[in-house]
Amino acid sequence: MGAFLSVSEVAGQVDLSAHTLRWYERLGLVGPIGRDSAGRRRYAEQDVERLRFLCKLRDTGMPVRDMIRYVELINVGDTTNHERLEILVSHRARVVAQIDALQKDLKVIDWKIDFYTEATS
Amino acid sequence: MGAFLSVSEVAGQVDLSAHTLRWYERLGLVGPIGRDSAGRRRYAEQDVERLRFLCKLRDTGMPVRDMIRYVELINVGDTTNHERLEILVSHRARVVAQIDALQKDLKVIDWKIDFYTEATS
DNA sequence: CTTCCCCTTCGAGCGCACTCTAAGTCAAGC
DNA sequence: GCTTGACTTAGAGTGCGCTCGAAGGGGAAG
Repeated sequence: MGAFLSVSEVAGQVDLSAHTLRWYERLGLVGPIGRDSAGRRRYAEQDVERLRFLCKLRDTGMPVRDMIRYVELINVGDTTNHERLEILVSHRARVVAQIDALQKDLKVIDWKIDFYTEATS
Repeated sequence: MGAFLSVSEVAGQVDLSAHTLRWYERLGLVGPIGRDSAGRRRYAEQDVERLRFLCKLRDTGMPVRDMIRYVELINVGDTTNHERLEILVSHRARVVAQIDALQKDLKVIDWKIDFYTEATS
């Protein structure tokens, strides 16, 4: 029950392929990830937690370049907390706008569904 | 005050560029659009209405190939109302799931914002 | 010792949805 | 009549986020 996971084990836990996990590391989104004696990646729990949060940013539509910026700030250290907060707050606003737009669009789709339901019945 | 609009006038009314409007026509998503004596597109109000609804489908994440399928059914005629309804109902479910996922992700982002707000204060 | 499988790097390739280019047409304004 | 500018076409190009391929390494099971 080691605390370290291989790339495919991490892929099984977060919604990313092993290929994508390696690519994220190349981009600097995570890591540098520790290696075992054979050079294989050994993800620590904090790496997996980072990835889980990055997935939330990705799933809510944050571009990869903005995720990179966010992680760069983490790597600089605690002095960047304020800028990280700003990034998240402005991203939050975009997510709220996105939800709002989807709810409006859903109303139009529902209206169309009603139309076809009546036409079909 | 003609009822017909040029490609750039339509681009001003729906959220699509003139280039994209011509591309949508090539894909069969709209049209065939009428032409004036010089061969320029003249969009009728029903064309614009079709485009507005297609934008709702696109904005809610429907792939272009599915929009093409939907429009093909419209072109076949009234006998396809049931299948069109099915497409919209299953798409509706995807949109609801999408909103739900965004709301869950938003909670995590809010939690992180709270963390940074406390760390920064 | 051989087989098998997962791992490594790094660059190329892909699918999507546009987005733009080139070469040419047409009508209106000066 | 010439210029300007919006339009036409078909096809090539772009940006994003992966996704895959090739070539090779290492270790554990039989």
